Amino acid sequence: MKPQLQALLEQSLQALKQTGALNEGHHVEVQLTRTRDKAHGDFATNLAMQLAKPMGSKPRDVAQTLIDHLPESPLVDKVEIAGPGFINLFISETARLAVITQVLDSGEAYGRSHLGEGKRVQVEFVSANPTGPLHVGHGRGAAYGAAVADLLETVGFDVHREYYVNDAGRQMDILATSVWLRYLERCGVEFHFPANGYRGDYVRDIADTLFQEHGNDYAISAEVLMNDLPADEPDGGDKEIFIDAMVARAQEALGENRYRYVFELGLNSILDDIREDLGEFGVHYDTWYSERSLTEKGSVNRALETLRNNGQIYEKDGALWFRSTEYGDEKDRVVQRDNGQTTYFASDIAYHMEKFERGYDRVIDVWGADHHGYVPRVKAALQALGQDDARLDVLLVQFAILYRSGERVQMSTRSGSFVTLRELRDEVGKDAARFFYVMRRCEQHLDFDLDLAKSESADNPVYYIQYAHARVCSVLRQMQAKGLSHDPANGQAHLARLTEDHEAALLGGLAHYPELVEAAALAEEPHQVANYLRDLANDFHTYYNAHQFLVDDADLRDARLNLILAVRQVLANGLRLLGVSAPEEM
RNA sequence: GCGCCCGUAGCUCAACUGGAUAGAGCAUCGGCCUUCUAAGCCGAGGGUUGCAGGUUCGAGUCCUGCCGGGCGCGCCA
Repeated sequence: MKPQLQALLEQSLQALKQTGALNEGHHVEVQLTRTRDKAHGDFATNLAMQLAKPMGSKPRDVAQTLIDHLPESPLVDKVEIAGPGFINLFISETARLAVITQVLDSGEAYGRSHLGEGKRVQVEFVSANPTGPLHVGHGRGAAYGAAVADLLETVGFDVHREYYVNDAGRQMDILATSVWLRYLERCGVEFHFPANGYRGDYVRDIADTLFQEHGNDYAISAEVLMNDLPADEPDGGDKEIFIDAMVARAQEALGENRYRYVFELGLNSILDDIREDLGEFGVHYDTWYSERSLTEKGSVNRALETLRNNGQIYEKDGALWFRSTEYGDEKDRVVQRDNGQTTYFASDIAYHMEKFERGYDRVIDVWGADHHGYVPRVKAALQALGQDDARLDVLLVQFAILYRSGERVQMSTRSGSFVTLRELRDEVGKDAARFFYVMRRCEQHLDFDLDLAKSESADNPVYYIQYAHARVCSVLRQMQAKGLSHDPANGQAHLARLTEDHEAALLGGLAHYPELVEAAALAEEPHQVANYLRDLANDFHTYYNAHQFLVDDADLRDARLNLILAVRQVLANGLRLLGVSAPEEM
């Protein structure tokens, strides 16, 4: 609907240019919006106000000229000038009713478009370190990233979903060492577990697997284990120094192959868990991209080499630094430590270089908001590599704060007292979790009310929306129980019987859906879909309560059934976008 | 201290990215069950959009300065 109307206004604009009233070269975007107030018609444009200055006349006069040149169209009933110079368009009844047929004919495809022109977009999200299970913080990134990816796909982008696996680096060594130490405990070796080791139960589970596979083969005595190690934190030492020494001890005691085996066991166990967790959350990826592979195929060195050749690398205090300040960063950043190891940032440079080399038109990173300080340096690196950093969009997701019985649920990652995504799913279910996570704008802190998410009441927006869908199904069941049937063709022939205000509201809502999906996709704001669905569900419930659908008059009945089937379809399409199921009964 | 994000109804949030009289849901108050699901509906009250300037036909939205909250500021990942 909206594109056709926009085209009409474009034609009027062209006519103005031909008459010379408007300069031929003057470019103006036709902004057409749905009105809030029905007295202002269905759509309004501010075109006349935009043109008043360049045309040197009053907005309302410009509006009249535009209307004079507006082509006749069966879509439009009436055009009015209002307020300071708005042009209000009133849609014809036929055009208004046509949406039902469009929805029913298009089915699942209603709301899809070719706006993206098949442009390739990569969306990288979650990318949590595989050092433990996902927690509720990751859940928001997962739900949000998945919804953004689905939205972009729906409007015609070629979307590639990717998870960046941090399978290299110190944290992974600490994990492998933690697994091995738990394994030693299992073998009966007695010692104090490092203050900075990973303490979660899942580490013990992996250690048990190691024990089942290899018995005592990987064990050493406590004396050998602790020989010459520095003091750990509880003994007045430094926990960081201690854990590094412990990692070195594990590597020397196990030797390369066996250390690698433990390392892989830990990595794969956790990665499998994350994959399963996200899969059950309805979040799927095209690629799980290994950080280690970047080093192995020489991409990290190649990226650093390129930067060096561009004169953007220098040496200081034994380390290699990237001149990110040349590109607006606050300070220069180390890419290679004095011990020869490249930093996490170096991998990130290489990773983003590869993303761009893979030829995406757009690259989207979904990060936790606590990483916002890294945006300038990554963009700086891309610029220094000669890439257009505007192609990279970093979306920052704020924290989710859980509330139970009105109390904030306290969480601490290190002590292991955090709520996992899996626990959250078990408690409130996939649908509620997916929906609640994307209810708010991503840069907004999210208060996640567990009690509300669990409640089977209309206060819970997920239930409210799902119930609207189920209710349509219920009406169809009632229809059969009453021995009635539905004739869609007859309904279509009598759509003009839909004259109630409630019906008009629903028609408007249905027609709005494709525009909403486009807006939500372009703004990367799935919460718009969530709000829309609640409104549509509300309009439906209101309608349901005000009018009987299964009336005796077959023409009216068929028409109403067509309408509510269209509503059901749009509810289902919207819910699917958010990864929420559309149940047939509740 | 510096940087980024956020301040909208009692609470949680919207506001089609600069449009017309700032809207929903909770909560509060008043009504509604012999009906396709009351797991619901109808109605009412509630606002100096943190404060002060500025930009223009027009500002919750843009710019500046304050005030308050969150996050970040490692040769960690």
